[in-house]
Amino acid sequence: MQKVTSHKEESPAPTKGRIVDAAFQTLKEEGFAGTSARAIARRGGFNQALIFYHFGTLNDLLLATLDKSSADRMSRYRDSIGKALNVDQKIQTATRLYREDLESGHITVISELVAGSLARPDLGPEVVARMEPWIEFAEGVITDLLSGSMFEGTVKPRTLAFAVVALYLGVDLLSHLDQDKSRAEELFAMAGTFGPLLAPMFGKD
Amino acid sequence: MQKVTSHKEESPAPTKGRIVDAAFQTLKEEGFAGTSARAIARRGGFNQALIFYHFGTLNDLLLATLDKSSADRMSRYRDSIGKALNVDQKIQTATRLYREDLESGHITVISELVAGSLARPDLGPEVVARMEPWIEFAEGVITDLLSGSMFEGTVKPRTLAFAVVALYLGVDLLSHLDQDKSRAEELFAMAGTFGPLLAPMFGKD
Amino acid sequence: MQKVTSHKEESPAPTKGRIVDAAFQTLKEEGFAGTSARAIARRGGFNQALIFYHFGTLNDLLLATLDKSSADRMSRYRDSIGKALNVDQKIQTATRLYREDLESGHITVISELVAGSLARPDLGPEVVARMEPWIEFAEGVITDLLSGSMFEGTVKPRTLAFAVVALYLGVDLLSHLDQDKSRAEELFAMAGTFGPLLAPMFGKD
Amino acid sequence: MQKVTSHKEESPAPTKGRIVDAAFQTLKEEGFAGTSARAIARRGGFNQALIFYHFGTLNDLLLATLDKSSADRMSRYRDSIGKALNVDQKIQTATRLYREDLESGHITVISELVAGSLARPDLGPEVVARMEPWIEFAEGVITDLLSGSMFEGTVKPRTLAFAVVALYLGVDLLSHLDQDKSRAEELFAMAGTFGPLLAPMFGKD
DNA sequence: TATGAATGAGTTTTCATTCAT
DNA sequence: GATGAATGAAAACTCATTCAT
Repeated sequence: MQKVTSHKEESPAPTKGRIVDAAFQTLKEEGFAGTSARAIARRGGFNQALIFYHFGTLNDLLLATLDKSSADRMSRYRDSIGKALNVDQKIQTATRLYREDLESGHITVISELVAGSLARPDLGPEVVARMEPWIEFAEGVITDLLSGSMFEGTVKPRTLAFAVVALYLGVDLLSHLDQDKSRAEELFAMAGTFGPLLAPMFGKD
Repeated sequence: MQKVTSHKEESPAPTKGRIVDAAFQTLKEEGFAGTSARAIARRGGFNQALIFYHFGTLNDLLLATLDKSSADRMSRYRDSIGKALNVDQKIQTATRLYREDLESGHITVISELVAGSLARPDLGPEVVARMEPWIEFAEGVITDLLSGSMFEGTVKPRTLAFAVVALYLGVDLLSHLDQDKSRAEELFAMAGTFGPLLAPMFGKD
Repeated sequence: MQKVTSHKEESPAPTKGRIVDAAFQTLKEEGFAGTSARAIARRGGFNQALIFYHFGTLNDLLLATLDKSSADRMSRYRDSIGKALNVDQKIQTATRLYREDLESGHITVISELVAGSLARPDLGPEVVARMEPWIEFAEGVITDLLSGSMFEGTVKPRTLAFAVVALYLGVDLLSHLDQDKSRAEELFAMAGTFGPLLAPMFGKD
Repeated sequence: MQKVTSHKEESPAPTKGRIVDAAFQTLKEEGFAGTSARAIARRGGFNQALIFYHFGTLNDLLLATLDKSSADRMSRYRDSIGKALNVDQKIQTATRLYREDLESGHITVISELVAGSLARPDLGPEVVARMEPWIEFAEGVITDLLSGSMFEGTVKPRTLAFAVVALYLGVDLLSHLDQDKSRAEELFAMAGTFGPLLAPMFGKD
């Protein structure tokens, strides 16, 4: 029988997780530049040094945070997009997921990390490596969508996938920068009106 | 006879220019995080304090650098895109300009600044304001392209312009991050194959 | 048997104390303007950053130093003045205490801080707040002295207390400035000759 | 016949005077710490370097400012106090002069300089030397007042003069620090009530 | 006389990280 | 596992002063 863990006594807090959570919240609310060891520790209510004890390096904690966020989102995306059958539905789903991410902070965090690591020769390559699964995921969706359509052959799914991820990122960046979500919303709305138009070209449904 | 060229115009603020150049080079080669007052001064071979004498604030120097880079590129873009008559040609021109920018470092610098200022509440709004002209420029090109086409009415030029700039930025970011230009190249190549396909839809030429 | 003294009380914040002591010595020997974080750290033989670790701000360290000095002196003053029964004795006691303070540096430090914070909008109000207890203390002594005397009613103790503290401060300042204690000494000596003269007017003794 | 000097053409501004005025205003309005070469130059609308051209050192300008302020006040004090015939009138006059000084900023400036130079080994002795005339002036007034009174012999005029100047300074400092003039006012008011009481002891009038 | 440009040394403060306990 | 203390390096920025013109 599974024990009902009482927080204070039996499991003295799954600390690594608590630290990652604190890092996530700090990235979300204070931005990359505001995410110092001290700031994370303050938010999480633990000692600075714990970060280094558990993760060795602040960079490593940030990457672990990105990993967790990415894994969480990825499973959600896989589930939802799998159920969308045609271009139209996929656009609708993407819009919905984007809104969810904005709400939960996942998109904020990923933007902060991608942008922030631009400057850091030690972080950059690691962060970009963690973008790869997303490009692959998009590639899968696109390949699926294109198979049998008039575009098969003309369009390289991998390249288009790269563009889609880049577009997501760019939109995040700009929306974030001027704290105006409306332009992103309009973009999705416009894409929505294209869905029905494009659907026949893909010959699905 | 008195010389016509006044002192002011002959040597257009020699030092301010030198400082901006040093900042540009530092952003290009050491990234946003590496662009400290010290680093700029070291690269330019002048005293740190000179930056503050001339620009008051490091932020102001960075913005001046962005302004100059942006102005340079904008005039180049206006000239070239104006001469491209149809979608196909415009895509070709965009590709060429993108390659030029990559070479000269303009794109690196703008990416660094956009990404870097995400974290800086004092820099962010200023940087985003400096992106606006680019969105407007793209809007103009798109409006022009769409007028009379089958898409007029369906597509809001401003929204698409926003997407185009976001895509540019996202592509820059990712290319920069993993120091691999090939994916961007492929993207332009793919767009190039679309050009002739799309041209008839726009009914120009 | 378990030791009674807890860890906390046995060594009363060893480092914080060391830092305050170093600040005190620096104020005493290098003056307000010479009391930079670097100077304090050099004198105390510890790292600059330690100041900020423990006190957050240089101002806060200076105020802590003033607090400690003030508390030390105040208890000494309360004890001694309480034992002096009439005007004459109180003047004698004040003279002795003044000499002690001059020796120990307390007066130097308080002068430096009061004078130095004139210029600092962030320090000034805090320092003045710390002068208030001294005015109140003087007020108490004066009220006591005046009760039943011919001056009761004519003299407002609080106002005279303000004058006494101001005089102390002014004397400190001037003595400090030209590094000549003799004038202050003469002042006390003169006050000493007044003591017996005044005593009857107060009807004590 | 005296030429009516037109500012711009004939006398290109009595610059030393303008600089001293600017320094005075800066001391008055921004305090000692805010009185940097830059601040003075900004306020006066001239170039920083002019200060060093004319005065060699910022310290020297500050001392010149103190000299001018002191000379101005001294002549006013000599005139007015000379006309006051007895203790009572002298106290009244002192009160009036103190109010004038507070208004004009002379007292602010002298306080700032005395307090500020505490910390500066290069300024301190010079400033204190400039206080000497005031002590001498007070000494003269007191000697005059005491001659023939019951206190002659008991009180050393020089010592009392020192105390009076110190008191003035201390009152300024404290009033300045907590931006509350009322306590100084009360002190003068109290002194005023003493005037008539003391007058007979001095046997003048 | 006057000035714009330039500089070296200084300031407070923050950072990631280490270490002894 | 966990923590409080400590540190060296770096950050942006200011200062009085000098100098060539």
